[in-house]
Amino acid sequence: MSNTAQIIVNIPARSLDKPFSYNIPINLPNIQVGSRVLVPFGNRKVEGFVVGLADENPETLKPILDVLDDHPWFDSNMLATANWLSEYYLCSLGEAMRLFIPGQSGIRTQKAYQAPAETDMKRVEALLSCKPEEYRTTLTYIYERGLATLPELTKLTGNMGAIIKFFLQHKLIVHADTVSKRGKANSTIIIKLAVSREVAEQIEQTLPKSKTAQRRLLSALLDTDTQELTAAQLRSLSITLETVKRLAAQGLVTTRSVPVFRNSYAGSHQRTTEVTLTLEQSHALQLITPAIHSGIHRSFLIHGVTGSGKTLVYIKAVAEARCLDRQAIILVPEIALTSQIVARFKAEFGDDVVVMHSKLSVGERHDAWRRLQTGQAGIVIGARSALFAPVSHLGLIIIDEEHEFTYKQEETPRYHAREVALTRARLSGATVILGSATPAVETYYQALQGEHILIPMNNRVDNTPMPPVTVVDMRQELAQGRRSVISQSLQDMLTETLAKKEQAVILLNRRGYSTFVLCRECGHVLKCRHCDISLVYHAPANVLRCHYCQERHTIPDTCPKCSSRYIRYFGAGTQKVEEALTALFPSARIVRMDQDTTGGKMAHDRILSAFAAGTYDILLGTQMVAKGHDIPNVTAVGIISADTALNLPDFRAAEKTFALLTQAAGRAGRGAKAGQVVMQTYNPEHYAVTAGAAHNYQAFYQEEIVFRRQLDYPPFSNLIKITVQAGDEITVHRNANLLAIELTQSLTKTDSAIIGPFPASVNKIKDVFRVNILIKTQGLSTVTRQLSALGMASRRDLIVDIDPVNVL
DNA sequence: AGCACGCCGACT
DNA sequence: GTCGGCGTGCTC
Repeated sequence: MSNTAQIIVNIPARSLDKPFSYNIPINLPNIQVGSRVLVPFGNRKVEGFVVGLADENPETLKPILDVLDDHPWFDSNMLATANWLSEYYLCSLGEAMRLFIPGQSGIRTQKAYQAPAETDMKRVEALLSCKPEEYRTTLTYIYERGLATLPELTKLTGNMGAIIKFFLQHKLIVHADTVSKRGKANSTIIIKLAVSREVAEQIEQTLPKSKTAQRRLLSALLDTDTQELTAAQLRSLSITLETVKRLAAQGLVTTRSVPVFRNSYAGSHQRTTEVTLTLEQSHALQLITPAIHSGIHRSFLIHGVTGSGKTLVYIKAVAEARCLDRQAIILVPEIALTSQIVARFKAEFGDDVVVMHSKLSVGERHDAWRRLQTGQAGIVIGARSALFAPVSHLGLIIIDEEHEFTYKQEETPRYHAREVALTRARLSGATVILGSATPAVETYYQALQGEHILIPMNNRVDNTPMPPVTVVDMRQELAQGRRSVISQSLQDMLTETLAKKEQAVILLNRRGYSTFVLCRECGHVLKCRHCDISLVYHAPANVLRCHYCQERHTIPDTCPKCSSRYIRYFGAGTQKVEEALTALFPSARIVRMDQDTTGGKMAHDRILSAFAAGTYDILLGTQMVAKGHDIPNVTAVGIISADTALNLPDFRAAEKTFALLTQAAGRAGRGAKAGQVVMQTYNPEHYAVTAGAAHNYQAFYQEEIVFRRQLDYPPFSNLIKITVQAGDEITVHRNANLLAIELTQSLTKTDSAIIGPFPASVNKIKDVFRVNILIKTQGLSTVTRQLSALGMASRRDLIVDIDPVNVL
């Protein structure tokens, strides 16, 4: 038997990123690796995670105070995943483990104080004699109560800081934090009728009309065979425990608490309505099903066009996993924009599904986690955080729209859900399904390399064709003297659509409204000679600058390609487009949707449902109008400037553009009526635009992969972004330069290139200046280990981002 | 992260 | 002469 435990304390500080040893007292049974415990730490009490057991000399160690859960919270797969995550993404083990628990901590502590073991009253008097009266009142209060919490004391005499400090210093009191466990609801309640049916019926009749909830509860109880109702049934009847209490007070019902049983799903059957699978769907399942049954980790990439029926494949795969009594995690990019898929899973699997919103309260999160942990539910759908659900028999992870950038967490730990999913699944022998109409270039490359099994789904379920796309060359428009942001073709399409009483969606990628410089005559965009990346206009200095290599260029008067003088900073904001539309179609009902008009998620939903209900004719907005919804009456999609994202100084610009165009085009003609799409662009011959217009992923990929290979961008390398932060501009640049030198020296043997330092695109946030350094490497694990050894992970003025999604 | 200990300026 | 600033260092 081991007598000591290695424990990671749950305190978010890099300097605590090492295990501490504690004595396991004999009265605390069942402390295992993975247990959450309460330990004394300094003069505080904190939550700790047991990561190892050993035999040491327990004499010198403090003892574990308590165990927080009945069973260890972390199983070996979760622990291994956390370990991997902390090494790969260079965060502390504690930070990685914290991802797996609901909320920040499993305990709530309150500062409290008590008398020390021995008190010398003479000394106390001497010390108090020269102090104000509050000192005496406070100390008396603590001594009389035996223990007093800080809020109590504050109420007594106001701000306590100085007094407490004085007492502590002179050892008149000692720390004695009080601790309460969170979410210890490991049982559920059963309500039973306490009187005979006849009596109950009679009472139900005679209850006053006003007590509707009580009547409903009684009649629901009478409707059952056993005269019992569960808490879940109560919830579905929307009867609160308050009502139950009232009836219980009258002696009509009794309640009892029963422990929650594991695997309540086992044996019950999913209600899959018999649907005929398409050939592609059943082919996909023929590949996936054996993998799920084998219990050997495999990963699949379903490359399926919009409307090819990926969701049904997901549902069938989840059903397979559930039949084997293994759990499934389904990740969606943003729960608010994907309510359709959630609804389908709910309809299919009912209470076996747990939905994780980002806005769940800590308590609700706890409940959701607990339902999974106890086996009351076996399916979790949610954003990336659902990946850390405490399920012990993981069988399947699905990542829908795997190319979405929301899968990357933009604060520490900066993990990518796809990578973590693959790792957790590998460690658990689970299957992974990645799904997308426009897979990330990296993912598709991996699939072609055989790392994932590629499953193409090229046909729509209903065999409707993809909408035809008209590409409008805005240079031609200008040549013909048309200066409006709305091209002739777009205007014609809208006229036609409005005449037919159908609806249109207009997408404007707002992020492009500034910065880059473009020739309106030939479409040429000024680029850096060394980086093949668009130059960015910097207003204060009035220069063009490359964000990758820092080179400065003066602004030419004429286009270097065609010598035209129509060289401009390009941009058309949403408002400008709205004005133009109103001028062209005065009677059309137009609604604008962007970050400015949607205050919160509700506004977003409200606008969309109003539009779906036909309250508006034209929906104009940023990227969010391109996602998720499926409105049959939308037959026209217009894209104002298909190429704005192309000109961002980002090596993923083409990929982002292509995905957005494909997604937007997919909005048209989802119902019985045929759709059409107009894409306006200054780069009609760019492969991201032509491939997007042709709905042709292959064409895009073939071009893009060549570019990536030439410049050694991912998937042919890994990137690491290090952001240097400082309060003033001089320091930040000095530190960044020093760091760059240090990196150059220490990474010479690792096949890495160092790019920068260059100012971050947002170079000052909340008065902190930011400068980036990029490392492009072929030996990621060696480099991360070195960075770790150099102490980069614990420096507070640095942010280390492995595989950054945003390199600017 | 907290909270101690510890070494230098403005006040009774 | 003290109170109190927040700079380093430690927490099993």
